[in-house]
Amino acid sequence: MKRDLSTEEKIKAAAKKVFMTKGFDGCSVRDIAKEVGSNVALLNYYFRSKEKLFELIFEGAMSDFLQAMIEVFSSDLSLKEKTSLLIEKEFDFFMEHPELPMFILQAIQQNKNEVPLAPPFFEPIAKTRIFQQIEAAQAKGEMRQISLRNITILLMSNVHYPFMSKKLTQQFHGIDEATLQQDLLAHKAYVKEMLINYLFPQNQPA
Amino acid sequence: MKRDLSTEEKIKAAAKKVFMTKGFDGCSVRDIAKEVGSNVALLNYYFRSKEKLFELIFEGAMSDFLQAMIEVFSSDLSLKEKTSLLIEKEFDFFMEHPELPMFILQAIQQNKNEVPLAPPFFEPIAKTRIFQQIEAAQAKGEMRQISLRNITILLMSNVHYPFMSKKLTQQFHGIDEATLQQDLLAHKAYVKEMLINYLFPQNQPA
DNA sequence: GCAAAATTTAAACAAGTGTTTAATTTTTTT
DNA sequence: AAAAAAATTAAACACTTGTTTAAATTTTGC
Repeated sequence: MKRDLSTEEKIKAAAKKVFMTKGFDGCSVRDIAKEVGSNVALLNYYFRSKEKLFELIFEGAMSDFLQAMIEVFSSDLSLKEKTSLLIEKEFDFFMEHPELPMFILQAIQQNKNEVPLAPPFFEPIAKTRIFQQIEAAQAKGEMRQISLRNITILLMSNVHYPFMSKKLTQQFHGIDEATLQQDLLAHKAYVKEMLINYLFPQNQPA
Repeated sequence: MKRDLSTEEKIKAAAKKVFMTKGFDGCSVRDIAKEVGSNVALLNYYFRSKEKLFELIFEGAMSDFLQAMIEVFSSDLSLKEKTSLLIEKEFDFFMEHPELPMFILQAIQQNKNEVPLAPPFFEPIAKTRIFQQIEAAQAKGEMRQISLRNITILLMSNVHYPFMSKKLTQQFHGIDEATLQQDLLAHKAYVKEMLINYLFPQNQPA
């Protein structure tokens, strides 16, 4: 019968920690077991294989990764407000989970099997009808005529990359974690201003 | 005595290819040997260890990674022109080597030893005196008052990320390589316009 | 052409990999 | 408290890992 859930959860937490920092290829199941403080066989007892365990962790991470988008896009706000709120929320979230963007992109890029993961993960976003809202705003001339895909690239670049490049930035400029933290907060403000100015130009020539 | 160089070069080429696509942890020395079409022992004969070989490949990649910056910053152009040219050059380069940004950032992030690689790699950039040029432009009011570090983050985000997120973008929007290629070209133009408008505002209130 | 040097190979090494088996301990049910 | 079920462990499995050794081959210098 079902017993204390905490062992299964402890393994998931340990796996998340280890996978996030070392990557799938960079760690062994014994690394995870050591983090749990238990035997290796226990991982397979609960999760069948290293691969299955990773998939589980990845799916959870992907869900976190997209959560802010779904929340903001589902809200009842103007596009300009949504843009601002999205940048705000994603930044605050990734400040707490800076390893997430690299983990997700790395996992997708190295995805051994060519199975696309689109439908299950991205449907919730499509359901918010954000794309329709953008098309409507562009038709009314309230928003610059840029393809949905290019808007996505612009947003994600400025929100994800700064966290993926933390170590590079630190070494490049020779700064410590606290200083970088301040730079990231400043970056958030700049990106908000820059993107909103660019996507929603005010003084259009008549 | 020294003989045909091509074996050593063949190994380097194979190692570059394999490391770039699978990462240090994601491949074995036998993968590389197979790519070369030779014995495993040959890798250690020429390069002592997998780690040494990787460091060599990494340094070459890092050099490529920074090359455009050094070229553009060394040129005799205005800051606005340099910004435009840098975006142009980096985009064209990464169009040909899209795996490079992910490889570099991944390697730095997972860097086992905590040895900072700053001086050898970043000195050439400092020597271009680009930072002094920026400070001068800001003093004259020609450029927005943003820290050097934040300018760097803004630029790199918009130039590196689109290539790091290629697979994610493709799966997110369900598009093929050719379509993404077009999006990247469009992105280049948007980024140039957006960043120059933002960094060099024209209609400053008096 | 011959000896020395450099290159390449096959094979082995110990250690580490993910997974499975069977036994042991703990918990649950009756 | 006894029996059944679940959880945990130690040990072994077959295989892969990076590296080394020693032998074989090829190239070089004379």
